[in-house]
Amino acid sequence: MLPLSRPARPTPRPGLEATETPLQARLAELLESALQNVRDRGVIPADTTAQIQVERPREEGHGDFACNLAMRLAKAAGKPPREVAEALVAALPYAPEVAAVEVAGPGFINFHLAEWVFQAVVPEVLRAGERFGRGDTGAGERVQIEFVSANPTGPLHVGHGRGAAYGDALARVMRAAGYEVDCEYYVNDAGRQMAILAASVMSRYRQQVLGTDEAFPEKGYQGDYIRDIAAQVRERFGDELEFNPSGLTDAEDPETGIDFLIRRIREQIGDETFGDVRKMALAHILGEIRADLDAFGVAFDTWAHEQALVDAGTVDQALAGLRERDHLYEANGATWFRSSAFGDEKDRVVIRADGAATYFANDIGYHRAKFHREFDHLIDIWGADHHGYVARVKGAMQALGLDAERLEIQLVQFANLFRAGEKVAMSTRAGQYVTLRELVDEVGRDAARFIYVLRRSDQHMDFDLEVAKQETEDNPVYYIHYAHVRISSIHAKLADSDRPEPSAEELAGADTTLLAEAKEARLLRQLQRYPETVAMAAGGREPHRVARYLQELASEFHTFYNSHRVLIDDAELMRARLALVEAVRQVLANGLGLLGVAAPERM
RNA sequence: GCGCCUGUAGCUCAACCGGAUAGAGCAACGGCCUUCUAAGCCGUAGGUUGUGGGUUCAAGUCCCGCCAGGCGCACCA
Repeated sequence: MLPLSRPARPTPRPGLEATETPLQARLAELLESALQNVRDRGVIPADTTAQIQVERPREEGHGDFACNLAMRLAKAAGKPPREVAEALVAALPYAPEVAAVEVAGPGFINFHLAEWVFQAVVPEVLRAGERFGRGDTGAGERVQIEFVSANPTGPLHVGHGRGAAYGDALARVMRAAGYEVDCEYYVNDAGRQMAILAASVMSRYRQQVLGTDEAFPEKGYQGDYIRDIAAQVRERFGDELEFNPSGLTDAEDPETGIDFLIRRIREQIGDETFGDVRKMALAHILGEIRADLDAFGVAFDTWAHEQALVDAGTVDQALAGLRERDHLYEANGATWFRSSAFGDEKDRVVIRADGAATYFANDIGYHRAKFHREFDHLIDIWGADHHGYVARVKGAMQALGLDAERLEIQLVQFANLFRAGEKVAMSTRAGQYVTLRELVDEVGRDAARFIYVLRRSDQHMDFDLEVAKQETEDNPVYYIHYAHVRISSIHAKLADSDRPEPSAEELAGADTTLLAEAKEARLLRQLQRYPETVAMAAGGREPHRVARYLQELASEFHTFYNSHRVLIDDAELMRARLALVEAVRQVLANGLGLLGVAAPERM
């Protein structure tokens, strides 16, 4: 049996399939037809088949597209690859887009397309405007992306910045590719760490009230923001809240020491007041986090609170679901989830011997709830240190009878932070970190975001603060901005002259076949690749592709700009070039927008 | 010890999920401003893709071993 249609491309993971552009699909059709023809004529055996894959050659001289079909067929066909290639080329149907086809190297079939294919992109960009690059590969799939979700125990630091930049850019890129995206921040506001936070605040409070500098709990949060919150507590409650931390065994045992302190404080100021302090601390820190994210250009659609989920019984329901399906058991006084039956390396505790639900239990509840919301697909963006967590969360979903494939977890590797070549240790608890706010203030939002998103998220990254700050003037994003600025400058110059500025309609109608210079051809080709870049970035969850693309587009523009003038006497050619650079400006703006980076104001 | 991730130019990183001669930026060196911003362009130099095998027409990419680094192996969150 001969397959009538091309085999589908492999899809190792859902949502990550390679994208095929209309041009590639068109060429694949031609090749398919040639293959059929060659088989029918008995040039190669009738049952010979291979996957047709049309790709972009790395080398410019190898044409616009290339296909390795002949090499894949060679063995089964019993003929040398070049011979198969020649036969295929001879059998290719006519297509107006194709200017030339050649057999090259070991048996590649190289396609050179007609220039008009690329020249036509300019009016397309100008007509589509900010919509250029949007696609429908996402097919309206409803996706939730959960990211940052930093514990509300302190300000966001530069480590969170990477996740924020990645998640937000991914959301924008996926929206552009036709996904319906909802961004969520999961607030871990339940559990012991919030008590530690409140206790830290009360310790500062006591220091402030007494004016002493008595011992601060070793395990407490030591950042200056704790003092601010303490001052707020003092404002609200006055100096009346008394407690005596004496007996604190911090020095001997910091862990039990902090728990002892928490108990002490609760007993002495009362659970209700303690809860109020906790809430004040949470509200203050969350407010800061929101403000920092806002300054960073990152917005969330939804803020999910762990405590609210717990209160709503979400966790209990999830555990009941697991128990019903017999995936829980008791041992050593604790309740365990048999995650080892679902690919995890060992079973995990969900209810501790002291009766408290573990963080994992809450996460099961949270994820189960997410599965029952309106999304087709869930993406969690986690720090790489959580990789050991993937198997158990997915396992829990599977155990609940849910399709774990719907949950995709993207791990973002750590950004190692350096200051002048020396690694900076970071600890929220010890108050040693460089905040995201600091980074934004010193490097600038746009530069910071661009640097983050220029790297693949699953790659380790070294971020040297001094270099980033020093390079502010020399930053990759300025290179792109500069292209934008130069284009604006051309318009300004034109406006100053006695030549009339063409209307948008006139630009869109310009005769782009006049753009025949080699550097114009390269620039046109780069413009043409934008939509597929967006599609690939979305499908592969790789927004860095857009950043790289913009660098290349800017580079092609600068090269063009240095060789050819736009404002020239030849009115027709000038109009075509104005249309070209305007298209470049548009695509730069669109691409930067997908990364959450502002384009310079249009002049 | 076990598991996951990663080793690409001096540095920071790409390389379209197996293709043809591995590319950019920074740093170095040499050129280009009376003409739309030199925040730019052009050129030179820089590599046994950690290492040793394997798979095949073809390997930075897939498989195995080794070396090195990061992270994880809680009744923490």
